[in-house]
Amino acid sequence: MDEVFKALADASRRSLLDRLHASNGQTLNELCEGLAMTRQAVTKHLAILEAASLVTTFRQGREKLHYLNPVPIHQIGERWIRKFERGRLTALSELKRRLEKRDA
Amino acid sequence: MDEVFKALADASRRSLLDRLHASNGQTLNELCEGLAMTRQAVTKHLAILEAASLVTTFRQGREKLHYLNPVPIHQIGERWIRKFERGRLTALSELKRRLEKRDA
DNA sequence: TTGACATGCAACCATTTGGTTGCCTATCAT
DNA sequence: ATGATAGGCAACCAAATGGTTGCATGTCAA
Repeated sequence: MDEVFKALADASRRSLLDRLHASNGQTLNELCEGLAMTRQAVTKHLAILEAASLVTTFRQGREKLHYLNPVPIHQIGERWIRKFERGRLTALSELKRRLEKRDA
Repeated sequence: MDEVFKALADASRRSLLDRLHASNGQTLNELCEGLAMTRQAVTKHLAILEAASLVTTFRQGREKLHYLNPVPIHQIGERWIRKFERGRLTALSELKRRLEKRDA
């Protein structure tokens, strides 16, 4: 889980995921096109995404195809984000709670 | 958006959000309790969370109260994660597409 | 007023991170 | 076979990150 969050923390990596979302199964060089980065930099980013299981790859001849794996993203939505979407007591009611605790 | 992702990338910060989710409106010292970190380290983390609008604070006398703001988390769920939850063409169909492109 | 408590500020440090360059290997097409 | 193409590996670098320690300030209570 931590690896996924860390992988998502970088804007370049998120944009790589966007690119794969737009067109899945691209090669390294395809993913490099138009990017202000070296191929090696992209390779590193993809390695991090792969380590987080956000991207799966396999080789086809001399090319390496990159596929988006949406499962970890989905899991973050399910297991983490949902938790914060309910049960939001308002700041005011919490302040009230706090003041009462203080006076006790 | 980037600030939010970066803020969420650290496990210590996520656990601070968890703590606030469990009990909103805590002081700095309360948030430090039981943590294997200096108070100053926690202060820095909270500053990052605050910069990302994930936490709101205000002072009450000599104490600083910390409140969770779930809005940015919600937005990431809405604007970013949802996008990847649909439209997942299978790897196989994409491979097919690729091979056809190759033969053309 | 004075000590204790809650927090803030700043300098410093080691490690990680995002990126580079240079070179090597493998595969395809001619 | 041989050149061009796709990718891999490793060393190196600057900047960011996560943490520390030491000291200063502000506020409360006796």
